[in-house]
Amino acid sequence: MDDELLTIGAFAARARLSAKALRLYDRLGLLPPAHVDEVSGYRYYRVGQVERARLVARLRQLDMPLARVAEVVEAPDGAAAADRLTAYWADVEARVAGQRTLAEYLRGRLSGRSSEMYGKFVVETVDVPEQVLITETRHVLAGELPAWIGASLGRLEEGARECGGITAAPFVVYHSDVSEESDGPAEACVPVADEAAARAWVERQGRAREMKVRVEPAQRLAYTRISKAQVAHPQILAAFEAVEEWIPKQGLWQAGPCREVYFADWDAAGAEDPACDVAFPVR
Amino acid sequence: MDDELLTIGAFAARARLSAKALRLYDRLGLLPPAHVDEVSGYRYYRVGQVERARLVARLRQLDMPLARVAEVVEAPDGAAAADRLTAYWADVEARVAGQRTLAEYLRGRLSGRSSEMYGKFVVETVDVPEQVLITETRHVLAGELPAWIGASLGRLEEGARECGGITAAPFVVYHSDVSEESDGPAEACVPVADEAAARAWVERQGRAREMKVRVEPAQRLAYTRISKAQVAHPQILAAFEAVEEWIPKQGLWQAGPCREVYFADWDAAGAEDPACDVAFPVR
DNA sequence: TGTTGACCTTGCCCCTGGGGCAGGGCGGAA
DNA sequence: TTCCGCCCTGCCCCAGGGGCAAGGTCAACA
Repeated sequence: MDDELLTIGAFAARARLSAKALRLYDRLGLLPPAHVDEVSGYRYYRVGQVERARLVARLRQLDMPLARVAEVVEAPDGAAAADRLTAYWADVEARVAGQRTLAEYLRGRLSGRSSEMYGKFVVETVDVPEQVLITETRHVLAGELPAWIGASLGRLEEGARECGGITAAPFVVYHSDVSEESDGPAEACVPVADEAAARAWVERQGRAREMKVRVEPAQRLAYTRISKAQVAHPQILAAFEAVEEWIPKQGLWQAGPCREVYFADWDAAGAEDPACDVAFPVR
Repeated sequence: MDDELLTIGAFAARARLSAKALRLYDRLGLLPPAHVDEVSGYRYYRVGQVERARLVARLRQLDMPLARVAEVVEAPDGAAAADRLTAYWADVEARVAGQRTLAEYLRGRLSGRSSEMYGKFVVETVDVPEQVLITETRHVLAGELPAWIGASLGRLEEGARECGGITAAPFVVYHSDVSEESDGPAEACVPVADEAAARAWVERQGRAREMKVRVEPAQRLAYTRISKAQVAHPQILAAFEAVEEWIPKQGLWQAGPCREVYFADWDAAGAEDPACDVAFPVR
């Protein structure tokens, strides 16, 4: 009898959920009781609702947020539900893969084996003159970072043609850490020749929150050059660390947020070709 | 100059943490500032503290709880810190491995391919007479479950010798779901002959919170028999589902929480030998 | 010597996914 | 009828911060 009614406690035992969780799911509309007594407020569930409740419980075991659980259990059919589950799990695997790489890197570094593991980085300095930049800033997660960098620099490089052309290598500034969840703001920058034209172009884009024109003062950068293959975790982390360790040894100090300068034609570069400078402003 | 002092904002930028996070870590004693102005309350950090802060940030990227972060950063040396990180990451991988299995199972079930994937289960009923049980109840996570079952049943079976001996197969009752985080209480049970002796024995154990004597009334069980190899995810989940689907088709209903009955000598059994009944009380 | 603006402080409420408890209402059995 | 076991709502708690408000500080510029 699928229409037999169960109290919340009986239903909770059958679904292997807590009564508290069931009340929450009711409030969120995820698993409303079949009947609610208007006088007492008692919730009554149909036996047939156990299946859905069990599915919710299983999905929660995967740490799936309730919003995504709702997407799965409200999918039009099993295939759509399976697709959404698959998509969620792919997200999880991607996140864990990134964390796994970071954990391995950190383990090596804590054990004091960093320099042997990732080779030596040659750090040098270069003086950069004042630059007019058109920039695009966004909060972006590590997973989307490569795609965003490509798209954003593409947009800016196209726009640069109307701003007197590109005068130096494009770069990306990391104003905070970009990790799997805490998305530090990243800023894609393209140096251009004509500041007035740049301001006009940015104005025309109508995305004042994201796009800006900025004048970067002349500064000295400490950098190390890495290959296209090294622009990936954890090798690039080692490059950042190498520069950061080098700076105080030279009696310098960091004067700004780190950046990656893409001086090469990315698509044309081979895996072992130099493609990127990992740099810090110093003084 | 490692003893140069930075304000919280400058330090936050260097460490790539938020000022808010730094205040929290200060309050928790995880990353106290080198100096706090007694008048203004301003926090000042030494440049040399950046390294520790960066490590904290990296560990947080692994979703490591701050308590475990503290264990790592306060380890006596790098090797100990690396060990703690390794232990944490092993926990994560174990949890994710279990979730991965569950996700695959659910994906198959949502796609409607459950029965083909895991074969058929033959479900039958059996009438069980009233039993006196000595039991041990604990909240236990899925990862520790096999070890706990072995240890607990071992303790109870030994105790059963002083309670008139074991009168039927030991079993484990799941009063709620046992998953990676939400540890439903599980109850290991051994049927014994002598109730009075059992009460005395349990008394002597002095663990009244965990150990109890309970009389299980006569009842009918619906069960399916599985091999030792099937006592693992996701096969055992399919077995539970098979019994749960079978029950209403017979006009019966579940009358209690599910259980696993271990009727065989676990160590002596081969992987394909029948080893366990997956059972539900029914009426 | 101000003033201004950037920066810092604490404190409060917000999020998720519930756990735990208090105080009070229901419901069935003795 | 009374009792015990459920059930209700509402409130505070957890991690790990984000965001904002009100107000105190500090350094640079006029």
